[in-house]
Amino acid sequence: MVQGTIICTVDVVLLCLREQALNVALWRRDHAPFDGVAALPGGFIHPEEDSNTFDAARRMLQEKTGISSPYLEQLGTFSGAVRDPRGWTISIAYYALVPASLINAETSSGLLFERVDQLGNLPFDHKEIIQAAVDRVRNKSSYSSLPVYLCGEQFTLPYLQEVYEAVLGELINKVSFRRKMDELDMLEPIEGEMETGRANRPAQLYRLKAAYRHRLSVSGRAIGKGG
Amino acid sequence: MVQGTIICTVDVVLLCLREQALNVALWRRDHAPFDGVAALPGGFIHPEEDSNTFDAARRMLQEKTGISSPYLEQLGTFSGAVRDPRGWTISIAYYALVPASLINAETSSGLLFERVDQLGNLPFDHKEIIQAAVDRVRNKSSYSSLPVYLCGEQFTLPYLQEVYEAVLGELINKVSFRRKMDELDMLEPIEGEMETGRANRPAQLYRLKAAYRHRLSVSGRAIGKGG
DNA sequence: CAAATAGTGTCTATAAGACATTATTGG
DNA sequence: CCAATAATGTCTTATAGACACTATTTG
Repeated sequence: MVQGTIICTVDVVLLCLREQALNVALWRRDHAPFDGVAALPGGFIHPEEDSNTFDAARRMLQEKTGISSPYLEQLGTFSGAVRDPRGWTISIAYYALVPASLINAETSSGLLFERVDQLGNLPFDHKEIIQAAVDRVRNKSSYSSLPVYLCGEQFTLPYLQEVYEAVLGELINKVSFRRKMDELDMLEPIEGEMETGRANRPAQLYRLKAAYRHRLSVSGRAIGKGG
Repeated sequence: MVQGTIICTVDVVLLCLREQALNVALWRRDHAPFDGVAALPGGFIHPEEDSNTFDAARRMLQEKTGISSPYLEQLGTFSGAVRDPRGWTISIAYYALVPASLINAETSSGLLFERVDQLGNLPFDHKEIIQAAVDRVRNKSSYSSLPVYLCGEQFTLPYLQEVYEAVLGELINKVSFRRKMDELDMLEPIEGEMETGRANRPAQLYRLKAAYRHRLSVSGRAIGKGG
């Protein structure tokens, strides 16, 4: 049985928080089609080099952003005859979450950041892919610890709450939020480490417990609404 | 840029309920590799025929089971150098939910059904794919109307509750369940149609409201536990 | 009328949200 | 001491679950 030509690519939706808003990293394409146009970082799968598509996504991210071990998860596969002028293509999309602090001038050279709620036009079906990633992150954030991957290693609870609020797009009740974080049982206070310097009571710094560095903590109920 | 050979396939996890247990449809392979072995129905994408992988999955299901418009959703993509003896492959997996009543002798000729909690060994990574589908269905069922796609057009609330219980693997509180179904606001009683014949009060027959025939109704909170 | 199960009312337990209070800093 | 906000206590409200009762059928 012979198979017609199918082009297999991997695209990565790299999300981070900038000024309290979800941003996606775009990369200016350096070849046709859409040469010079900003689009999702991505490229062909290299069967000799990549042991699977997850590996390919990791390599893509490393090559184009310099970031080496972010939270990375498969989003879904986008396919068909019309999404790419080159023909029948498959793009296996992944999404990555990284702390903004991790994106320094060096690693981000050549990257553009755009707020996901203010996207211009993008080539291929990249807008749709980004929307799917944002929907996924919103949804997962509402019942898990996913947003901690947008924070650095250390963070205060008030800051983490701001991150949740930015991702979910709604205010959260402080008491409920802290109860939830307590239930999820994934954070530990860093003994004696406080965030000082402002004219108020200093905030305790927390970090992820070791067991959760590379996985999520999931809540049975939603992480709620209400200021 | 040249791409090494990647084989692109689609596999379908067809799930239905038999004797109160989730079953998966397997199909005896008629060519190498694993000729004659029971595996997930699937096959190559036909770029000339399929406009995208969803289309390919629909075709696969039609060809191998005769079923034409089930609930069908992309599950994820399984890939790599070692999952298939033919080489570096990609399988875009879909899962389908169908009422057992829809699988008659004619359509199911050549299909085998196995309980998903009593699976034998399967070729490729098909066991892993089925497990991912079951996990997805369990998870989605806990906060949506997904299990109605395992029922026929008409069903009683006690029967629907049994379906939820079979999928979730736990008993559900009757009052809470009925409250939830009421909230989801996706069912309508069929005027004057009751399920009779047993030595007890007859049960009202319901159907999906037209607006929900092809999409889910989603609850903010979980559909709960407790007998 | 007995057995069976559908369907509903209602009390209790649990979880979420509102609001207020105390704690601790810089200026 | 004042302003700011972290952290926590506590009351109210919303939702889920337990349990019991009524309704309607067959035999």
